Amino acid sequence: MFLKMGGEDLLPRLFYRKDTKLVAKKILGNILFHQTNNEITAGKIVETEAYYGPEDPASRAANGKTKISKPMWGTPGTTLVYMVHSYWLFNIVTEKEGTPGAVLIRALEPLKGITMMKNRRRKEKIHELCSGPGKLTEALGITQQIAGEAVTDPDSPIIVSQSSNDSFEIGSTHRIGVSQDVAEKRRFYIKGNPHLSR
DNA sequence: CATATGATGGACT
DNA sequence: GTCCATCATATGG
Repeated sequence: MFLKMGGEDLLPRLFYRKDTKLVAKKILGNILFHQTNNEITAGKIVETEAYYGPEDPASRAANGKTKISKPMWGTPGTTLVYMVHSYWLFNIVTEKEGTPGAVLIRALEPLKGITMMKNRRRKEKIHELCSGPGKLTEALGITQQIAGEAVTDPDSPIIVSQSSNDSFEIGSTHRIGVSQDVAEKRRFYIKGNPHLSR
């Protein structure tokens, strides 16, 4: 059983059971919590990317179900974690079951457990803690160990808590680091936030 | 501030 | 052997 992580106002499964691009935008400003043993770290989601199925050439699902992509067809609101270039990348599955989709979390604004994040990252500057998809998993201690967990379950070690949102503008660009992107812009971020990826 | 380059581990052909 | 949904460091302005 895990400690209460605060907030406890989780986004419901239905929130994720929608068009991936919509989820990628609407999840901005909400809070990702991760707990390991008794350490809790958390940050506000400030940057995301939307990935679809075989029709999306940049998606891990572009070539159908593989070891990495198969969970994209699974239950919305569950986690998808895999390694690229020796860093873990953290995604949340979207769309109804049987339809592939996932949102990649690309950057967080550090909120809780900042000392722990500094230790894990071996960096002192706040803006170097969670300003990239591989950095934030290192800062929060996210590994494949939590793959498949539901961020909608209060007993899960990884949850997304609804924020009492201040208003902000959403920017969009092409996705970062992909070789074959589509015309549509599928990266979304909170305009002006100082913790975006670089 | 910007751009360039090498290291990195695993999945896949 | 090739290809990454990346990052840290180095160099130049």
